[in-house]
Amino acid sequence: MKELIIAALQKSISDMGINYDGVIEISRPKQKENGDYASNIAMKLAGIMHDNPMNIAASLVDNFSCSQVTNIEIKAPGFINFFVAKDYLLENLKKVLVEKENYGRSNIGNGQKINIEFVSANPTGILHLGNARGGAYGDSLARIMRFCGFDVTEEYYINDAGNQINNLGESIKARYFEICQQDYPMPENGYFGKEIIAMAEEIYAEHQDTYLDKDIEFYKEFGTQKMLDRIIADLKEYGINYDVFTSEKAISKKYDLKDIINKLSQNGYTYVSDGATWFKCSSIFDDKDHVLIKEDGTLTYLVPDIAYHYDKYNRGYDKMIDIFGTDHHGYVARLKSSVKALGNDPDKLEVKLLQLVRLVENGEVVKMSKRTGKSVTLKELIDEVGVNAARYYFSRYSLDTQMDFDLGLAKSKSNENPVFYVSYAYARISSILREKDTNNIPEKFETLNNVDTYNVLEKVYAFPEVVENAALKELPHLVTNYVYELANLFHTYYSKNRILTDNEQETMENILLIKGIRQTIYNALNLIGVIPPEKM
RNA sequence: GUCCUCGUAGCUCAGCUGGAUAGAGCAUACGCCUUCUAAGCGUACGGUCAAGCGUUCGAAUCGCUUCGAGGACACCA
Repeated sequence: MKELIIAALQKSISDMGINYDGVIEISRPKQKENGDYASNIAMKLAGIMHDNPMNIAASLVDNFSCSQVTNIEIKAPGFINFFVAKDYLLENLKKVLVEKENYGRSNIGNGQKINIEFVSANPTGILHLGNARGGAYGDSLARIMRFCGFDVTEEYYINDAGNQINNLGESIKARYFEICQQDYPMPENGYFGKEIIAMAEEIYAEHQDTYLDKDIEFYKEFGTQKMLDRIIADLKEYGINYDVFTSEKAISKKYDLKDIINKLSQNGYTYVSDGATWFKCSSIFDDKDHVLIKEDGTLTYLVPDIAYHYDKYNRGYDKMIDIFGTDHHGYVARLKSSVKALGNDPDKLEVKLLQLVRLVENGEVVKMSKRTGKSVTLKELIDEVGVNAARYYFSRYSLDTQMDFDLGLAKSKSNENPVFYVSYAYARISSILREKDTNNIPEKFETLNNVDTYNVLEKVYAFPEVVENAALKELPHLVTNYVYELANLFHTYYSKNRILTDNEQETMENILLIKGIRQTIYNALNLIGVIPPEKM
């Protein structure tokens, strides 16, 4: 419909002999009285033509012709408002009923290969609220982009080497020794979470104190594997299934990290100072240089990460999206610099920063920390409020809002989560369809003609565009907001209109209407990882 | 101190490639169940879009400044 009007406008512009190569914008006015569609083109042309927008609008309308448009109005300061026949809404309803779970699917992505890396929490603790937010965002974005024809890979990077894994091993060992009533010091940066104790207990339960002579590698290996299993299980329960797990160890095996540094050197991006080898990233995107090889000869964490991204580039993605917490924001410039320094296109790498979730308890901010074990875990969240409520909650807001999360409030208010409002619409429809159902789509709908029906059908019609927008702007919360509005229009429609009536024809058409609405709700919720219930 | 992100109703947030009268939910007050699910519908109340200046026919949206919140500035990861 939009395209038709744009094309017609285009034609009337060129018929008037105007040379305009800008974009013709058509919007949906907020106020109903301003028509179904509106254009600001006359005001845009005013600058070029040195004429009053109202005059230009009048000429455009004189030259305008489009059979679907039933009425046109010009309003100050120069808007052209179009009123269109509602048939397209009914045609679209048929489309929904035919395409079913594919309604809204498109191919705007055209098979472009996209890699989305998210969560990627170190296997030194279980997932917490921040991961719940990043996970909801990353997975929803992946679903939405896939729905739009992108070829998406969801990836998790496992930091299974380095200092933090040492600390993990040492922490487990210390706890195990403690259980065996032996002395072993907790490392300075040790992990104090419950799960660490649980792992030590697990070793004890199976081997009692016969493992006291195991070296640290055993604890590291054991801890990493156990923790990773839990992380993956939690994510799976949360509705996230990764396509690829890449481990730091594997990257270090695949590439000789010294070779990566050599490559940087060959391109002139390293130098030695104070006995250390530095990355000259300040000459690219960063504001200061960073160490690659420490004075003692060991590598910094930066090197495997550079190798990891080098590897991603080698895999040939058109675009790579990394999702980090804002606490890693300083890291972005380094990473992008390394991409460029290795001869790759840094524009293909996009880093999304999510504001961290602050945990609030009784009105006070609680510092979450993996080290101290003070946090709310993803698992606890799911157990308390359920996957649907959790996914919906974190899919509601854009990444850059600073969120406070009060678990006490979340528990007590779980019924206030809008996911129930949307689910309720779905369940209501399902309930009616259990009474009566039909699959016979008529050639033409005859009885669907009241204003509530048109309002909700307009929302249904908007779905593909919303999805497209969400995919291109990489904003899943647009879909969440959309489905809420759709449910709202359905509830309004429902409260004023009876669906099962004495009139057979009317009843059948009503059923097809609510079926189309239900399908659209389902498709939208599916994109944010929510599965609506048949009954509530 | 330098650099990022944010500041919209009492609270939580939408709206931001500039468009017409800035929107929801919660909270507050008041209506609506003899009929398909009241986890619902409706009405009212609630705003100097942090402040100021600028660009523009037109600014919550773009630019600059100030204030406020959060974060980053390691030979830790």
